[in-house]
Amino acid sequence: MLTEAPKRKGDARERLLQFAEAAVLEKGFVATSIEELIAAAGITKSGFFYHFKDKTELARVLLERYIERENGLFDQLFTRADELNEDPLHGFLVGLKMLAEMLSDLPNGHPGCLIASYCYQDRMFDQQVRDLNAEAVLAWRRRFRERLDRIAKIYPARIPVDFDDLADMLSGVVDGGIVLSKALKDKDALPRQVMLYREFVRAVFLGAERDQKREAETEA
Amino acid sequence: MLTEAPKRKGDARERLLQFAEAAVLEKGFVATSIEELIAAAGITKSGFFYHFKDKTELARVLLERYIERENGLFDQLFTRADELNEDPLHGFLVGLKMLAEMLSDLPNGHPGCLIASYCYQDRMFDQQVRDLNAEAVLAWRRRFRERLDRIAKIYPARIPVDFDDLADMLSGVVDGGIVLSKALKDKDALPRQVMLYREFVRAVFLGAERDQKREAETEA
DNA sequence: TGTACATCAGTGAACGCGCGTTCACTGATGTAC
DNA sequence: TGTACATCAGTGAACGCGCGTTCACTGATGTAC
Repeated sequence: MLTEAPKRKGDARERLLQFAEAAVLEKGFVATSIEELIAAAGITKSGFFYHFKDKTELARVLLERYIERENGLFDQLFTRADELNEDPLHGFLVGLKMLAEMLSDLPNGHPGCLIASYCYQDRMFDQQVRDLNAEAVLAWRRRFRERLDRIAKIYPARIPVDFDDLADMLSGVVDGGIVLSKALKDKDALPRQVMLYREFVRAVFLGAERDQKREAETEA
Repeated sequence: MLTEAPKRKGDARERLLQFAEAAVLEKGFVATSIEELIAAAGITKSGFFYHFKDKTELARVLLERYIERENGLFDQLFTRADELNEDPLHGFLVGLKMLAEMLSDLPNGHPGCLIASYCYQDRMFDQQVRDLNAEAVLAWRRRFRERLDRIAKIYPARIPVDFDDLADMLSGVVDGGIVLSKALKDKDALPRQVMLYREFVRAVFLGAERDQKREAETEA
């Protein structure tokens, strides 16, 4: 056949990882077979075991790659948001809006979170992978907690909340929003949940009654 | 051996379902084998196929049972909360607190949500199961949306939120909280997220600044 | 009360397929001298 | 510049195990007459 896959040599490993990530998010890790990955990547089974010593290694590499990518994305997003805004609160609010917009513009349909996927199959993974998962969630907590502390120095919280919990809530709202999106087959459910979280953060620091002057600043 | 499993006859099907639910929440449906279920239930493989025509039927029955049980539990919980409270807002807030308490007192460790689990493996299920999943989420939305409408008649919302989204957010916060609990191995993460959601609902209808008189009523 | 039949809740043995893994091997490219 | 060797990115064939599923059969209990 001349219509064979292109087989750009050298990037087979990367193709394996790409197909694997998509498959894992749709079916779970256990249901994703090496067979289907090599078929999609255009190599043989032995080729797979050249790149990964076993399926466990695939699981670990997949998660490390995912966490790194996601962290980079969030760094970039909130750095950009802060550049547009001196104030840490307004930077956060702008960042959350940008996050919601990004999520609703995702090209390839419904997103998924590898961390949540692994959580719902965690008996299938070794301690190293589970630790990786926990550390990723804690890193998100630290990231947002630090920001909430900075915000609270300027805007004392008007609603009594624990900042670790409020920081975790963003991870939770995203993961929960993904489940809503998937279950309802409505890709907008996720960005709408992020915008609701944003309203909550706003209310915590600015209060519920909308102040027109502050409003104008924030919406800039 | 005399230390054999009790084999209370007649309830093998129920035992299969119980073991299956626990296993699915820990490993996912695909990774849960018929073999391990019958070993736990103390019957042979043919016995399994007497009760379920195939593994697909197990998936469906498991989900139907889960949804029904969970709906019953929520009906009961919020009915009780309303009996303690005339006001629909305060009934909701009390119900949410009771929910958080129930979740932190769960006897057998970390909970899980079968709907979320199925979402992260949805390519493995047929349309009927996926529809069941979507309908369950919509039922939760309707349930809480109706309550939010009743509340808003008495307490006009002070924060502009879409009530469908706010209703969905409870499902989302629970599912996201479960992921947090599982990833962090901290069973309190989930109830704390529910309490945060409760703060948000309170702020939406009562405002951010705490009114001491209202406070006294609510905390009753 | 006795007998025939039906239903319930399984048993036991066998099946074929797909899975993850191993092992010896290979052709192309890179590096040392 | 030529040759020897090493490394990279795989191939091909075989493996054994566990999985879901089928099929003919069975002993205990329930029901009709």
